[in-house]
Amino acid sequence: MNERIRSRKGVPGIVEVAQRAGVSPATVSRYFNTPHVVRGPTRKRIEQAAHDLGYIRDRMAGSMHNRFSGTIGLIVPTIDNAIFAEMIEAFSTRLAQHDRTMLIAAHGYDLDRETAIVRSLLERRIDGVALVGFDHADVPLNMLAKREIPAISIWNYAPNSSLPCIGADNFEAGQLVTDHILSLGHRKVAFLFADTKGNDRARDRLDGAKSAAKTHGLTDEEIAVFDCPYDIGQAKQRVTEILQVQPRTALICGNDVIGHGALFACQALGLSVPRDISIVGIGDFRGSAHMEPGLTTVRLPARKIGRLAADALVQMNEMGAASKPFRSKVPLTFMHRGSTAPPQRA
Amino acid sequence: MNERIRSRKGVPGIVEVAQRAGVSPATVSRYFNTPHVVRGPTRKRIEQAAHDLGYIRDRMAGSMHNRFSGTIGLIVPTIDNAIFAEMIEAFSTRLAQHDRTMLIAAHGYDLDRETAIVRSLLERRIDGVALVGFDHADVPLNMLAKREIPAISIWNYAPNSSLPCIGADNFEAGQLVTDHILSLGHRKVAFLFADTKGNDRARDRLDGAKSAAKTHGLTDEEIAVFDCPYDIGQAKQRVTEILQVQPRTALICGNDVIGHGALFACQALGLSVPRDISIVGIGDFRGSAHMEPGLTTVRLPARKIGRLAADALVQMNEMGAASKPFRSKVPLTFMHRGSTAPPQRA
DNA sequence: AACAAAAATGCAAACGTTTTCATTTTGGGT
DNA sequence: ACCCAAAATGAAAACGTTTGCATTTTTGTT
Repeated sequence: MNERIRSRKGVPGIVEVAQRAGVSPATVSRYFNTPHVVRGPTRKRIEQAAHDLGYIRDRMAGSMHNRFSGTIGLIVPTIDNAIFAEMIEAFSTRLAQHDRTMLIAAHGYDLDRETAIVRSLLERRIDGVALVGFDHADVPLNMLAKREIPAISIWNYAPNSSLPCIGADNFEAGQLVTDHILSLGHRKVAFLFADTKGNDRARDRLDGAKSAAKTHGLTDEEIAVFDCPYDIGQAKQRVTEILQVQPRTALICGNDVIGHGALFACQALGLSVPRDISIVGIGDFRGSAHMEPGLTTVRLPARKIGRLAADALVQMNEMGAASKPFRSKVPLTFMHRGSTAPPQRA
Repeated sequence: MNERIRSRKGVPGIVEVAQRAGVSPATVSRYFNTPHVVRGPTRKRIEQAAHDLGYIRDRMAGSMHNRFSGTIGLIVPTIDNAIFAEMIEAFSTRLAQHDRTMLIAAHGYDLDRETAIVRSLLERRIDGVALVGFDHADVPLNMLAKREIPAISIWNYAPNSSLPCIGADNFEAGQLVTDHILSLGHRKVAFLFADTKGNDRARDRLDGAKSAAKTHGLTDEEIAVFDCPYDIGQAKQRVTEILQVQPRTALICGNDVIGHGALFACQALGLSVPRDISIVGIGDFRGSAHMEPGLTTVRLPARKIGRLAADALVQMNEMGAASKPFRSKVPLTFMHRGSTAPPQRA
């Protein structure tokens, strides 16, 4: 026997408030949605009644009508990641300022899970959704399009993206760090990048790095690219192996997590950074600035991306069909810190 | 254009599915909620129709009836924090396995914001909520209680908590690390803890540390406690100042973030860890194991807490009033790594 | 084959709001 | 005081689903 005695006993609804305030439910509804249309004295009475009763509106009931739930989705590869976490926090905080809440889910770099998540969010009637990166299956995109739910791609910038996007130019980030290292005179360089399959961030960065390397005249043989896990401990292990096979004077890391692992690996091997070996990362994760030595890297304005994404989705809601597609490129900042220096004269 | 479908924007509803399958909407509803009560052939037809139409159910409309939204809230001080992020990810993933989604919000250690968040989540009709720690205002707790929304406290364990709780014994964590340091023979110790106001985790840990120090016979003067920001960079700065005023042989840090900052500060000052100075943290954040040297700390099973919390809230939903209060203590593990050693003989 | 019990399905009334349209009230110009 | 437009409010019909109850179909037993 299911307990169906769940009827809102003692929990006041809009009609109880209306009754107590001596107005109609419609007016109470207006008080909450468009306060300026109810007269001062009436407003006061409703306010009082709602307060006395401890009324909390049911936005779900409301959203059956106006098609807006006040909830916006965010789908990330993983929450448990320093740099995404910063973006998520900023996104969420900004949404709260817009009187929206965030529904978030992680797919673990699995496109099928992403599809399932989109469906699940749609069942909850999200008003919009931000997806990380450009690699997505068609199915979820179609589901969103069919329902005209605003969707944007964040983290990456591309001038020809199909979805509106807010993000950084990862190609440029790869170029920036590579150019820095090669300009210092390094030639024995290892490129350490996360698996580029299903991860367009890593792919673009690597492409940028290769491009810069070519510009500096490195031969294909000299461009030594290694797959590297996205995890400090595993990266440390991997870097240790790589350096034992063949020494290098510089490590170009696809992101700061790998950079941290690389730095610790070098320290464990007794190498002095940057005297014996230089290291660069990409991202400027929390902590990168304060390590010893500080990690030279490219700052990705994660919080800014989060804020902009929240603003954009809210605005797309408010403008409806009138909103125009857009592509925003957030600026990258090169952060020169202690982990890089010219190679020692042999 | 779309005359046949009389629903908003050509998006099919349950009645369109019913029509196409040649059954009543009620049956379609049952197909989704209690599939076993619809006959095989009928089930097939509905499945087909739903698939053809690309139907996605509207759980909000449904939740007006059965009082369950399938959404569960999580309120944290901040998302952007290595150890919370792990817990959040586990919580969210586990909820997804239960066919629920997570609504998350951060209050930034501000109880008023927490109150506002609880209200906002209640407006979205969450089925339950997990709050971090025991320090909460009465108002939000009452709002939850009045509506009989399951609420649990996570992260901390206390044998006499008012809310059901799932967490670790922070007092014990403080004891553990302090006992370790003092057992090694250190006497010139600094205790570095986050602001204990509105943060019962930090408070309990500090109390545990003090208790252990007393047991080891440290005088009140020897128990040098310093407030320390919860941020690697600021902690590094603070530790640098503290050590310049008076040298120490060991630093007991209220959490790993402070521990990281302390380690980097020591390295910047040219101190060798653990030869010149020992450092312990609490938490075992991602990365702590792989730094050079590895940070001795106490592992807090963040993911486990997240999983257990998700399970508990779902179960409280399913059992309704029949669910009994509980208090779960998750085990702490002391992780002895490279950052601690006996003090050098003077 | 007949019948009752059980299972499946349909009908229509909710659920708690919002919104359209109609009605009342207000305020300012004579 | 009167009138009219404008502003405020009310009445009732949605919104898309679930569910209690009624009805039909199936199943099992003789």
